[in-house]
Amino acid sequence: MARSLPPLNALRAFEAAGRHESFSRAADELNVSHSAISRHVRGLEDRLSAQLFRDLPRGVALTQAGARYLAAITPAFDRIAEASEMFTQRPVGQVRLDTEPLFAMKWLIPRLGKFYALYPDIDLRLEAGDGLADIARYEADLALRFFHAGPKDQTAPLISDAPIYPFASPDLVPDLKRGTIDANDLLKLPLLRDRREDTWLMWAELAGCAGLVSPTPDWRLRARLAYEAALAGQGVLLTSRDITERDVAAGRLVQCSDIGFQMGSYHLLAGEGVLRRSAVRLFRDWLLDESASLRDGG
Amino acid sequence: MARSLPPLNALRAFEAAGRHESFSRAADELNVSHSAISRHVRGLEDRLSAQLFRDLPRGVALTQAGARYLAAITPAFDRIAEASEMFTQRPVGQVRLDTEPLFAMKWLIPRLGKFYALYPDIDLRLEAGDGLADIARYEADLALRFFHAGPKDQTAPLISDAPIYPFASPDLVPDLKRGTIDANDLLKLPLLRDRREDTWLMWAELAGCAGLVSPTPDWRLRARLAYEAALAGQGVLLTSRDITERDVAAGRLVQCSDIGFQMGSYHLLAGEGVLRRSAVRLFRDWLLDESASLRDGG
DNA sequence: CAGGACATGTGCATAAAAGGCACGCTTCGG
DNA sequence: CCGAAGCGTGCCTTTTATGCACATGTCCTG
Repeated sequence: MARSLPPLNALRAFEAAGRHESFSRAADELNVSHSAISRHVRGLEDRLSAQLFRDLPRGVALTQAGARYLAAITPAFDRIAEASEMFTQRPVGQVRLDTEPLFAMKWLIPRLGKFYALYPDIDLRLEAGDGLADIARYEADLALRFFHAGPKDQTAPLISDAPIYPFASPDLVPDLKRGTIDANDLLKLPLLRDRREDTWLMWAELAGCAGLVSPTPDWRLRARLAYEAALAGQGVLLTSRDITERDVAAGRLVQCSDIGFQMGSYHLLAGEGVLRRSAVRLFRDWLLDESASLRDGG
Repeated sequence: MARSLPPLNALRAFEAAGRHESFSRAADELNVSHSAISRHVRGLEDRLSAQLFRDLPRGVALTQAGARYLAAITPAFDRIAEASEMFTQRPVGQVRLDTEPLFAMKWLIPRLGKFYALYPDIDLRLEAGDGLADIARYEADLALRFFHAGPKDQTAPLISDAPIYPFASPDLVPDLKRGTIDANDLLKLPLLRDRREDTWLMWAELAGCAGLVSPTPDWRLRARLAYEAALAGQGVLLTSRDITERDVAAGRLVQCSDIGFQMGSYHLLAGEGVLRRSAVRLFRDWLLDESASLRDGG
């Protein structure tokens, strides 16, 4: 781009001086002395090689060029000021978010403290039961949902790619260092299943061990139960890193293999028109920022 | 107005950094070190109490808030840059100005040196003959004309109110100090007339000496001849200060009385559409600035 | 896997910009 | 004629801005 901008502080001085057609009043507005304004204006005039003010018997007046310039500069500063106000207001409002229990428990809730600290006056209501709210019926403002093939609403922003990897309690694989366990050995362990499809079959295929998946634990567990089972050392679970993040950090789980794949993604759905409410928009923005590392591999 | 603007230099740093999503490239663009950008951005974030960038494994990325802010700030800077370019170009072009000979000779021409110095590439063609050009016929771009009752074109800007006062050679009134001569005595001197109406009758009425105007010199002179006659000490001339300015300063004329009145004004006429040409606009602006003191009493 | 290029944060010292103050000048109003 | 309003300017101080060198962490390459 390589724009060439005049000295911006001088420009601000000029703008105030031009608006008032008075250096003294501009000085008052900017809380500086009139000499500061005088110098800035003179410096700007030198820099632009143009006369912006002319002397009156008493005071100053804009030249034609100065008036033209001012007419362009003032709206620019107005816009900057307006945009900057965005950060000064303390936003208030209610946001109703619906999400899946495991993701809420393991990823979202540990982060909500930061959100409350940032916007203490926003009343966030989190719904994380088993029955998902219907956004179209105004049961929630936003909904964080997992989709196997992308959301119908193409505008719903991606939150997480959620690639899944095998995780297990270190008790189950005591001698494991990350990535050292062979896929064939891994598949001999009890395999926990938390989702509707048999993700272990896909994993085995990816690992080059198709057909080896032992059919033994065919009881399927709902996600939270499967997760608890994995924590308790009862088997290996295929799930995403964002979910396990904290349990891995705390040593309660270890990732058993670098082989993983993406079987869907989390997206954020928004109800009709709710993004017009600044509280909702701020939460959405915050969530997108907070989850950014789940997307671009941070 | 009392706007509250963030530190503008920091804002410029943020804007460049945001545009590149890279502090280093922003530093290159602004010809500073990356640490300068880093500090500015951090300072701005502190000031706004908002996070504008987030860290990537390698580099930085805008947050949602940062992206929103950038989207507002960039056009503002663009506008400033665009407006500032107005001063950097060296304007080229032709301007044809038609004006009355006496005004051209006595007021305009002595000032044209400044205009040439400012815009050496503008080819100003001055027409100051007795036959006035017809702007509607594209005989000139601009015309500086005297109107007794204001121009028909209401948009033609006022150049000078041109109030007229009595002037004479110091030879004619050797003992005069400005304003000390009595109106009755003045009216006994030879009275030169340069305009179509008998302005001396109006002056005498204003001075409270109605009826005293000696009818003697009833030969009327054209403006330039009358002026020459006044310089030669052959009589008292009613004319405007802008015309006499330099002859007064040089001691060739003195103002004989503070009694004066306005009998018309100079306006600047512009041909159809010629103001779209920047050279014409610049000359017009320059003329308005240069003549400003003829209007607001500087 | 070692080494180097990239990209940013930070302490420290310095250069540059901004600002204040006091004084001078001119005009205007009483 | 004096004082206040407005602006310009020299001189000095304070605040900003910046550069440099180094540290950290990542990514790429051979």
